[in-house]
Amino acid sequence: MPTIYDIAKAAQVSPKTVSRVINSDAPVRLETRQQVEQAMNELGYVPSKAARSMRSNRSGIVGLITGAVSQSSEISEPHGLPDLFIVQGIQRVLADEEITLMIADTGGLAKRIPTLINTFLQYRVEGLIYVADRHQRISLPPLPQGQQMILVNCFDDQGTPAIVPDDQKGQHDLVLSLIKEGHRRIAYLCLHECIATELRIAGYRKALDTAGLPFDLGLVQCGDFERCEEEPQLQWQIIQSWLALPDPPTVICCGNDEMAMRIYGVLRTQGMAVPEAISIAGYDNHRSIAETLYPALTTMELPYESMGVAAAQRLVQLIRNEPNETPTLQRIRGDVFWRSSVIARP
Amino acid sequence: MPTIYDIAKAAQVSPKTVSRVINSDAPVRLETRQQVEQAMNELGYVPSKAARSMRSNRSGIVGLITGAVSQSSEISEPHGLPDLFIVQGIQRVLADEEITLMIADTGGLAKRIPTLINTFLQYRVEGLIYVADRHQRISLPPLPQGQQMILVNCFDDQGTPAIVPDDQKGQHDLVLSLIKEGHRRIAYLCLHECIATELRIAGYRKALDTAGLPFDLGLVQCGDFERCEEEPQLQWQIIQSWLALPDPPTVICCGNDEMAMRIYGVLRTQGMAVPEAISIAGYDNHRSIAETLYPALTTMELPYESMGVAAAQRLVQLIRNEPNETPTLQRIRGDVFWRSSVIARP
DNA sequence: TCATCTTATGACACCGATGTCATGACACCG
DNA sequence: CGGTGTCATGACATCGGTGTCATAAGATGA
Repeated sequence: MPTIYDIAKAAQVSPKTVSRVINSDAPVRLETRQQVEQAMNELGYVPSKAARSMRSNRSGIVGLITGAVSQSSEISEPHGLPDLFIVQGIQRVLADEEITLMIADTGGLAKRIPTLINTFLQYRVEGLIYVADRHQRISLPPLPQGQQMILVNCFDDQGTPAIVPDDQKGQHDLVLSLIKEGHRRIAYLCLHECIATELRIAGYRKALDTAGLPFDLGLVQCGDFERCEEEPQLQWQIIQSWLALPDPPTVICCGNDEMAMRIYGVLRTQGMAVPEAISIAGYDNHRSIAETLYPALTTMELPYESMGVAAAQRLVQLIRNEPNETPTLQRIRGDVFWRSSVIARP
Repeated sequence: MPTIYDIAKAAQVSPKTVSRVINSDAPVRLETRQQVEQAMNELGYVPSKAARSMRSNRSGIVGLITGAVSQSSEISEPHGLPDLFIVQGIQRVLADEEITLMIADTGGLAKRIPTLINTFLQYRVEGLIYVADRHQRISLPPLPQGQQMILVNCFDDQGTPAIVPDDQKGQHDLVLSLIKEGHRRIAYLCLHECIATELRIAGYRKALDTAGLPFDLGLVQCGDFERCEEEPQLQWQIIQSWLALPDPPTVICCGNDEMAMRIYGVLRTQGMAVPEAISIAGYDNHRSIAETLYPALTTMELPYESMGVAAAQRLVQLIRNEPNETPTLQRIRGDVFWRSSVIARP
């Protein structure tokens, strides 16, 4: 692979002049420039980032650590919406800034994180992004002084800038939409206990409050049985108990779209039509489920792509040392996706 | 960030000795080594890959180009199993080889490919991997002499090493399993015309041949209506026409798991139970669908992770200049995942 | 007309590692 | 005791660019 010295020789100029043509950081005579450009084309010159970054102290690389990429075989725990969309959003922003993204994967093992960070530091990344597979509190090893980092889908106690989904507002908005469509009795079949569940129940409650509807503790149940054999039966028991109430729910909010999908199966096995007999709403807007289900699923978006965009923008700000007044914990809102699994009630 | 010179000064040795401690490529007196190691720990030394790769001409980086990462919002075309698993497989192998993976994304725009390749060349990647989002023939711009590349989920006419799924064998094995379970009339609701469909129909046919069953052209229909409004009705029409036959099918193979999922909905809407009234099989083993559907879906695995592993292993061989006798086009086989959507027939 | 400024270019050192070669201190052997 | 080999270490050049400074040619102004 040719170097600027080869180009310089071919164009009969000094290496520094070639450098000036490449960077256009100083005036070069038109004729000289053309000679150099011709030489570069003929020899197929490609500048070396390694050499460049060594001198200029700017690698143009941002490192991303995620456990998302390999959850499949090693870790049996099924995952919701591929956090991949977060990476997409990040990628899009960074590409515009001419920053290259290096992605490393914990393979589900937290103990690999220090090694991965070290690898990134060897490349002198200008920033680090840690993406968690679900909304959680985390704790990462300390970084060298001055090393920028952003957390996505998680947060820590050290005040590291973090981007998380606004779960409370999300469930709140979804429930409020249901209420606007005439639903008064809204059941919530939530996920196991976790930060998202806590926030969403709070949002569910607040929406009822706002609308002046009573909160009925019985209508909130955990419907997540970790895919054990009896899950469908257990879920059906819960639903049956609701239907047996004097004032049964007209819609069931599910903890996520996967659960909604399973509830479709359970209800149909029992001869109940969605949405005619009962409406169903999900959470996540996991498109390959929500759009493919029949009927298509009404759901609240988990704004992964926007979170990625926000994270990358914030990191770029930090790298450029631009002032920003964003709070440490930045909550990102999603939209309700209204599809045919919910019908209006008079 | 400290350099070997800082370490050398602190440990009162020469920079070269520090280098020797880091690389352990020459004997160093125990006492000296300890001094150096202590200095490295105290100062928090992290070697610079840029400097190292410049001198040694080995970047330790492999570049990966994919259109997979951002198909969501810009491109409306729905996609099957996230090709992400290919990336996982690659990542796993490369991590073991201490190679760092750089991932770039076309965002669905092929015209971005030359720019992305150029960026990778600037980092002097030791190899390139191109991952397509579906099995297809492609054509990429020429690379500099000696630049290694592997194609995954696609192939070209220039004899570039390529890793593809063995679609023919896959459908063949799936159909043969169904036959073993007593099914004699097997319908195939395939995807739109494409390489995978062609190969799979061939595999379907061959399996019938092997079992001595007749091939009935009427039992093969395209069930892919690009998610238009009337898709469910159109699919139901096809199924109805099959059921009206004097010898109706006992199982329907679907072009992929998403289609199977929609067929579940269609059948149930029409009051037909899966698998009691009719069995259903998918393709892809798109786990978040196949395992979550109720009943769980029998399907043929699209061996994306294995393909990734194979691709990375082959690339490492090429980089190391190891001899290999693999054919240019390497077909990877998947397994049948037997779940409850298919029942045995007497 | 000469001092001053601008334009276009080159010489040289440097970024942070490693490869090559040289050197001094011993140990070993005949 | 002198020649040879191994061990431990350092001096120096080098990878491919860029930053700093110098310099020559031509333009400008008093």
